[in-house]
Amino acid sequence: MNKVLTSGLEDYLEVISNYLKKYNKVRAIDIAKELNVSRASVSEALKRLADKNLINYGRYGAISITGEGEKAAAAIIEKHTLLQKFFKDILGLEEQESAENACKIEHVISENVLERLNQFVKFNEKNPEFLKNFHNYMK
Amino acid sequence: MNKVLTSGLEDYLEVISNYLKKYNKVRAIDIAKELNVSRASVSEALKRLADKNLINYGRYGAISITGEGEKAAAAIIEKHTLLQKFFKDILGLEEQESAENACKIEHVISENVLERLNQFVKFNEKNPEFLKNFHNYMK
DNA sequence: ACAAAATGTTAGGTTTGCCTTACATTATAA
DNA sequence: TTATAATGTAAGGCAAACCTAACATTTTGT
Repeated sequence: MNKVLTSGLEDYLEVISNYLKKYNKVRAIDIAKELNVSRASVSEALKRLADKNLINYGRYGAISITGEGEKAAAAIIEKHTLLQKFFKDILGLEEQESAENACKIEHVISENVLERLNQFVKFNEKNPEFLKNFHNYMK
Repeated sequence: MNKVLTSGLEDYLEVISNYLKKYNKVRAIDIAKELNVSRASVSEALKRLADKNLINYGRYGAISITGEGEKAAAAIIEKHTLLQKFFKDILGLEEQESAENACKIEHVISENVLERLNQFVKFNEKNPEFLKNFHNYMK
């Protein structure tokens, strides 16, 4: 059983984790709507995630996330959050566009880039002068 | 015939365009080596690219790129170049890591993010003081 | 409580992209 | 120039993701 997650499975896991945090439960149809896929596709993805021990679920059972699954989800969500922040706060893009790009890039960005980006964002928070100038320059 | 390129086909097209610019010719095996895939996979990809009128080629014929293909390739390469520059010059990452990340992100980033990133890089070139401080801060 | 609606699963397909193996063609070098 | 090496293609397979349609189960509303 291969533990490496495809972009697709990462998306499923991310949605599951976020949904559970918000509502304490998640159904296949919620995931289907969130990801714009069919219920059947969700069923298949859940099987694959369960195979990898990232979620627990059985026929018609409630979906829960395992410790391992939560760890994997947290890593993805961390990437997402940072990227979205970068696009919105540094580049000054809209919420929606920032989120969409974060959603795609989170699956392919390396740890080193992530870390540097993190430092970059932090440095800008400590030294806001430059960013102010950049945002003025763009107007 | 669908004109939208998958990440995979974008990679093939990019390699073809770059190779043609450098050497004025490109063979299936060059592409195979560059992308770490089999010659057979390249054969298939070339068929798909030709179907979409992005390249010209026939059985055992030389591969050339169409105007449309060159336009598509240029768009991808532009993204690649800018992203790589950002990772290397702004975030201060190594050449190799910058290239690898650019290679993946170029397929998913939106036009707006690209444009903003471009402005951001340009602004930094005009105002190098901030970046100097950031790079010092990271040491 | 039970029919209707909602949700979940299965079966059977499709497409993309990759592979290996075997064969076809072209290039090369003795 | 011709055998060998290099390269290109075709055939047949596989896996990931997606789909629709049909069926199973659960939930809901009266």
